[in-house]
Amino acid sequence: MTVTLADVAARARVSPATVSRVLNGNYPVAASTRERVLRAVDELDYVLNGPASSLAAAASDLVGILVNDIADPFFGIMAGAAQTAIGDAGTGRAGGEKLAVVCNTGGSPERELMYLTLLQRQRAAAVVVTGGALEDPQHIAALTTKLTKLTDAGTRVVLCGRPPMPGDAVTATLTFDNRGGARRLTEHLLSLGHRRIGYVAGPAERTTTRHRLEGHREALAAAGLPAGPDADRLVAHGSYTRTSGYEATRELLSRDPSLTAVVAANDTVALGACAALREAGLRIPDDVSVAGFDDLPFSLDAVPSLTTVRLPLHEAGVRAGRLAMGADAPPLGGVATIRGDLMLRASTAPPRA
Amino acid sequence: MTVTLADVAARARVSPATVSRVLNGNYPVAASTRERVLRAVDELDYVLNGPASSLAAAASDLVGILVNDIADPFFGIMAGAAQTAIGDAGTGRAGGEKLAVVCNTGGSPERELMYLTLLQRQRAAAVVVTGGALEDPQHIAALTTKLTKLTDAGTRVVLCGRPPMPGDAVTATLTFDNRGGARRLTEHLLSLGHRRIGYVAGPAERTTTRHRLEGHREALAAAGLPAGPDADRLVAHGSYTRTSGYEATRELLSRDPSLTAVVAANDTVALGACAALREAGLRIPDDVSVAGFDDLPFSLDAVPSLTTVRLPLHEAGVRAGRLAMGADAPPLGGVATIRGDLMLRASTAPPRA
DNA sequence: CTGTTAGCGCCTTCAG
DNA sequence: CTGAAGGCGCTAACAG
Repeated sequence: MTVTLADVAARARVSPATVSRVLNGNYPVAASTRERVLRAVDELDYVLNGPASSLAAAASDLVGILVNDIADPFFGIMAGAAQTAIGDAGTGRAGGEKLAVVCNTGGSPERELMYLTLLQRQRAAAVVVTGGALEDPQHIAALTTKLTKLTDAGTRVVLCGRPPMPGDAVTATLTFDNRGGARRLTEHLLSLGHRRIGYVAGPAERTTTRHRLEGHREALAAAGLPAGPDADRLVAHGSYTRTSGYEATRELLSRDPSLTAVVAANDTVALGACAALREAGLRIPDDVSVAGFDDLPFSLDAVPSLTTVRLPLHEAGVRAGRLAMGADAPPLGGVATIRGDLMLRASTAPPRA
Repeated sequence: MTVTLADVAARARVSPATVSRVLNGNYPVAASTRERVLRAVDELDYVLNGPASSLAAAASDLVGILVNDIADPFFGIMAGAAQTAIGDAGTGRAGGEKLAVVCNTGGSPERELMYLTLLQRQRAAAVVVTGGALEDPQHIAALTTKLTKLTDAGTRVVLCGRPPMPGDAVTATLTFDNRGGARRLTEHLLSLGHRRIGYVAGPAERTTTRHRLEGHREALAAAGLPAGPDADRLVAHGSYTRTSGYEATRELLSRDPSLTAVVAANDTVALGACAALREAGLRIPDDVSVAGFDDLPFSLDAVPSLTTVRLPLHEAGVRAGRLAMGADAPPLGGVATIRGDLMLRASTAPPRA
């Protein structure tokens, strides 16, 4: 029923081995022979059997990209960029293409491990893991073990927008300077004269959350503002969603109505914060300044446009994709840190006199 | 070096076939034997060889989800929902899991076909194709052929948020009522008293664009407004991006400064339209009303909140996922039409007197 | 319930 | 440059 390589060989009057060689293009074949084979392929409408091919070659052309939330453009942009970089690299021959696929973990550690196992099962050529990591030691251990096994099996493992991992579980790491970005953002607010700054943090157990919060606190400390429980009253945790930003901001407002600025865990959360402030009758930035993080496309369109820290998500994704393909060499030491740029826009201003 | 099923069999002192049976769970095995095998699997840290398994079984557990733009939440939401539905259905046994992966075509017909070929190569269990289709007859023909081949090979093919295809190239189709939604939206504007309504359309060659525009025109015609070149002056085409909405709106404004409303191809475009209007010193909705389509999460947070047509993207994605798994039966006739709900919010109001 | 026996379709030495 | 042969690791009838 289904056409096999042998059928093509018969039609082209060559051996199966020859067909295989022209299909993979990694072995000299006479032009006329190639021609004949290609024609037979076309006439028979032959499609390579991936599993058989992967089994025999002990390798596959599958590349997995893991994301925490596919509906969040933060991940969508990185994943899309990586996928493009991977797909484009395989230009030319029929065999050169890689199947770059994205897997949505939904932030669940179990699903993260499950996908990695599935990818391992498929003998994936590479895996790109994006986004902040969970800080649970048990999960980190399990993840390290799993990634080490993948690496040992010859799968390239690239971390993108994620903190480095100990040991050599990983081929290359691109990590965002969340701490530094957050610090500069809060410094900006301080320089405008703000002193009572609320902070809407992300989920407590994620590295991204912790690093950004630490950067914020560093800036406060450097400005000589008091730390401790009193300052902690101005920090509220939630998830990376608009709703969470809304609720956390209401909470902060109730704890301290004299707030003059709110820094959000990311742009999406910042949008929720804006909604809560507006609802409370406060104007942005006249009454309260707001800042986000990431610089997602909509931040520019927010009203007022959002001051934020720009992360080069697209560039990072492309770079991760190239690393995954083995097209680029890993950075020295295996880790490259990517800085965020402060984008000063209309949502921040000096506090009321 | 790498652990195989035979190694596990040896350690558990059973035959390879038995190991295979407990792993796949689709055959009776004595509890004690199963126990022993599972222990051996654990001790040896065995991972099934996917390609070998797929080859022998002539089937794989890969499910592909094709999207036009992974960075657009419109697709992210559907894809995430589908992926969840697919992943969750495989709960329980070790073998039940499906590898649901999303493939980003970037709207390119070549990449769409390429991914389908790759998926065909992998003998994918199912394919979900999301989003509007290109109207190019040549591409439609190629696509139909390819999908028919997939279907014939036993791959379930589900269309989600896409118009039906002729013949039985496809297992099931979930299509959005773009035309009806657009008609109701424009009717709403008309009922408010608007008569000079600009329309910022999407890319001309996409079905989504055409259907929404047709709905808009139906409403105008029903209200007795003139059609023809004069009315066409109020329509501008662009891509589904914020920038495009911005530019097209400026263009419309220059063609007719007396516009009292702008309907956008989707919410993202509407955001760009708002920016252009504000920049022109026009207030929304006081001077000009604006409406979008899709009801993406940010629409609620826009200022003013956006009147739009709500498409149940999540529900559609879940349903598509279940159809792809074969968990649900296809709708009668193979096609289900999904309606959009009008969301009346703050961006629309009666025109100035 | 469990073992034995054949391949699944392709790649890859090894000869020629 | 091309052909022949063996096996990749697993599953699916068959027997028992």
